[in-house]
Amino acid sequence: MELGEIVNGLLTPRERALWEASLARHMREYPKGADLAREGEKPGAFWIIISGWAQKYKQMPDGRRQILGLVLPGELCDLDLFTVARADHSTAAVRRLSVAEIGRAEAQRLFEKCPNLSPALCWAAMLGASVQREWTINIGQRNALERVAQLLCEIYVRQCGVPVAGGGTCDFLLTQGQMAEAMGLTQVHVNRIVQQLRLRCAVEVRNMRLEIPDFAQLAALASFNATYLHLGEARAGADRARMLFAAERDGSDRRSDGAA
Amino acid sequence: MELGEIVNGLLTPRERALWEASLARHMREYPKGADLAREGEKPGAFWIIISGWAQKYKQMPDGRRQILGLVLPGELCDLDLFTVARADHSTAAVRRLSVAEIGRAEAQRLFEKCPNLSPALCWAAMLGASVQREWTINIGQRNALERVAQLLCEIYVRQCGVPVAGGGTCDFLLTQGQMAEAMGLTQVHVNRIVQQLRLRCAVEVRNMRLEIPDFAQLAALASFNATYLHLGEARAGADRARMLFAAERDGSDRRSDGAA
DNA sequence: CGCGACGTTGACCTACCTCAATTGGCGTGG
DNA sequence: CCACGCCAATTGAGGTAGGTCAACGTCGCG
Repeated sequence: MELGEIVNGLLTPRERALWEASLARHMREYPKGADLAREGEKPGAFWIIISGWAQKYKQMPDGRRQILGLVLPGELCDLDLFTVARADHSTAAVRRLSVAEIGRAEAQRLFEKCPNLSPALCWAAMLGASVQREWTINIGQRNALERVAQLLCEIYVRQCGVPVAGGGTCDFLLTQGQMAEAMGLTQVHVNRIVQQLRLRCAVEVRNMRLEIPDFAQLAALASFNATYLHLGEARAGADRARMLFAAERDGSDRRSDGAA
Repeated sequence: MELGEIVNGLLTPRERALWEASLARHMREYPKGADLAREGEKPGAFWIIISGWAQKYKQMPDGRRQILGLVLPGELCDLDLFTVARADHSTAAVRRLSVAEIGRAEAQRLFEKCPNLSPALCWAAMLGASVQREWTINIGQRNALERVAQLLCEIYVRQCGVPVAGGGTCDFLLTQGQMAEAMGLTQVHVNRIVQQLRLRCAVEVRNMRLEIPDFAQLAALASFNATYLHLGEARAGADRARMLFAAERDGSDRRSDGAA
């Protein structure tokens, strides 16, 4: 997430060129609803979202489905699947989606050539975990009105930042049914809440666009606090993450790969 | 998480000695309810739980509180707080808690001396994120009975693994009130559910112990699927995480630390 | 112009919440 | 050894947020 900022700020010009060339070489399109990765399968890639939204989700045996998180353009998706034997969740296209798909071999090459890339991606993964935690409290503690308001705030801020005053508009690619799956509500109830928000805050969610005339008012309704998005911390955060990569490199103490 | 397995399996004997000496030098106790880290503050350490349980939680301005996750003995807590400027959640002792508290300076030293440590801790962080996702679907989609059953299954499996047949007993340090905060329910309702589980599965939660005579039955009630715990994958997962640390070390392309 | 996807509405229902009182276990001090 | 106080578990009565079911409206697109 915030990968644009990270790439521009953290990679050297040479790394950045390698990175962007790699993305360009691995573009891929998915139609609405198509799975990028499926729970239980062996994961073989991570993705950078170019346009459209992706959704991480889990499904129960009886069909109940929970959207765990959304991945917006410019963000990183599912780096964690790289470390596990079998994916613990699925990832799908919310609508038509265009991504750069970085497989294992390509990832290996990039990490070798771009020493500043790993900390940047680590930061993105940490950020994803933080958002996941906020979703947990959102679903666990907020009522339906607060939940929907919170979702709208988050989506807006992740795309446009916190407005200094007033509000604005941004993309919003979810149907009310998908919003329901994301917030643990029903489609019918989300519909009623959206109508309430229209009346109370003049918020409009229509035609794949979200319009928030008064952001502060909506944020108050949701008790929205943007701290968990760690806005503007990407460069510093990735720099701090670099501590993990500070190992002495004499090689004497290094276990060989692939040991099990 | 599963740090015992990781430490034994992944670190060289020399690293392991350094690691364990470091833990021993940084032991610390917290009384019941005490905060290890507080939301909004600058985090300065991570922890290895020695005995007792820790809880990660978030609180809303009006006092509603959600437990985001539990950290059990032998597990890693809050490595992610190392990368952010200000903590996005709090961490507290569930009951009397004894931990090793590794501050920034000590962490830096360890990472430098133990090249195999970072991938291991990365794996632990990934695992934490996976558990967080399961909690999200748990709260979002399961009803109260399934939720409580799922929690009991998870706690049991994280301590004892999946029983081949029958069941067993393990520690369980939460009060019903804390269980409620963890699952987005009320204490009263948790109490009623626990009673149902006693009747239907002969499950007992009492005196800080959990007793599950028939694990399969309880797991069925919850649609519990242990995949998300990635049992037994610790060594292989950490080995895969090592890919992130594969950068060429000629130094020419390395950004200096602390740039902002 | 007809189909499919999404949004909207109404009537009714129930899982879970709220409030409030009571019980039981346990540690502590007298 | 008992009495008190605290904390957790338990119980009951009544309320409500949100679910369920089913129909209808609307818009875009082939």
